[in-house]
Amino acid sequence: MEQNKIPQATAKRLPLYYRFLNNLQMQGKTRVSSKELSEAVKVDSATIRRDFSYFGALGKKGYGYNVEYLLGFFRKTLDQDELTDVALIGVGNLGTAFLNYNFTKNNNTKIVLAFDADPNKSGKEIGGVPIFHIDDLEEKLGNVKVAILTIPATEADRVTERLVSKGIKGILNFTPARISVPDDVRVHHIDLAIELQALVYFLKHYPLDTKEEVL
Amino acid sequence: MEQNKIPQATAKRLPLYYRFLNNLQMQGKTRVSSKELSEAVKVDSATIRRDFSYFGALGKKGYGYNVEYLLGFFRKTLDQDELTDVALIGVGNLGTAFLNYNFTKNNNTKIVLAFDADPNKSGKEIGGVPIFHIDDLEEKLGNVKVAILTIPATEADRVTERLVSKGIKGILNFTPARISVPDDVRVHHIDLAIELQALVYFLKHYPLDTKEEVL
DNA sequence: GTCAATTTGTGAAAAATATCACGACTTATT
DNA sequence: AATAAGTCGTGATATTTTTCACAAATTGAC
Repeated sequence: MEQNKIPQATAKRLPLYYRFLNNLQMQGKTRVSSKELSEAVKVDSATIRRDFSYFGALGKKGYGYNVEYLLGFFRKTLDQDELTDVALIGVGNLGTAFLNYNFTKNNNTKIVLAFDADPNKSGKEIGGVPIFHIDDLEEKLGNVKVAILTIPATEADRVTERLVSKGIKGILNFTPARISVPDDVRVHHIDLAIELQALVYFLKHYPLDTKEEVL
Repeated sequence: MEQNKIPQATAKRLPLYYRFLNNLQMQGKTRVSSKELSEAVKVDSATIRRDFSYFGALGKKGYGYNVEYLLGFFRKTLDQDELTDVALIGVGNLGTAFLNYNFTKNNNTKIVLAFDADPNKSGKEIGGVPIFHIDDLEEKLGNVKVAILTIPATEADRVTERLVSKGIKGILNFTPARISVPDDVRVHHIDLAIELQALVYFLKHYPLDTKEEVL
């Protein structure tokens, strides 16, 4: 676990940087400054420099950063070379969106199997990912450590418990339920309804002419 | 407007509190303590009390909070009574998920129309929401001020520009593109691929036995 | 080679957020 | 009525994150 001194706020921005550096490279750019990158990813340039500095001196004064070098560095740091298997639980509209989305491109994660309670869906495939019945979760899950939860909120607790007891260590939870897990399991909540409400709240209650970007 | 002293971090939690208070009321509970609420929403109880305190003294020492009262208060604060119209741009899997999701229940937002570039989709309806062709955006958008962007990243800039020039003030952006907007337009990015990558990164690089919950 | 223009890396300061911890008050019990 | 248990509201503190601002290094032009 090498550098656990990296602030979480920084860690969350790393994949974003990585993706934009990839874009730059594909555009044939060889160098980039924190200022340019700042405009592209909408993060303050001082913040970008600070973020990078946690990994050492990656740039060159008066020059900026070498795209190729930086990209190579982040590839290692973000473990882009090893693919992490992911299970998708719940093949509704949202789940289907994930299956069709080609995560593996520019990404170190891959959805390798999916589950759904609808028997009509089991046995089929979407985006090359096989779908199994939720009853077969324990049997089929194998050694997958990360799950995306796109099921009805009412099922969240029960399914989470099964996932956890099968050894899942990370859950990306799209249900409105706030699930309970042991201390060694990490949950990220993405609550679409709340995001929308928060946006509306900010629109109505916060001054509309600052440059701040929230979230 | 009114209280712009409320910290943004607090503002983002308000819709969450609101939803759980609703749940409590439906369960017939009349009172709740910050401790109970803390367990339900997974936010530290001191943080909850602090959050509530920005609105004044809403609770009672030794008793907790009256669910009905608190709910009424937040209903006003979060403008739950006035419905905000929202436009959905891009009726793919993700967009369809939004259309089928009944936002209006427990919510102050409503998707009133959708757009897509696929002519086969225009004229149809999903979840009671009419779908128009993207070419008719300017004509049909009307006075809607908030948009959900679920289109391919390549289209993001062009569509954003059109939305902005038609008067949109808030955008919930699900594309990987970081869009540029004038200072008076608010954008929240929700980047699904990055969320997944960040989760994987945390799993690999951060101690796995703390109680912290990130997002 | 010199000089102006860039741009990093970072100490220091500021801002934002979260948490501790306790006095004050309420409720419930006996 | 007194006491114990529970709980808020908040001053103070701690932690995290962002931003400023500038010395040092590099580049590129002439």
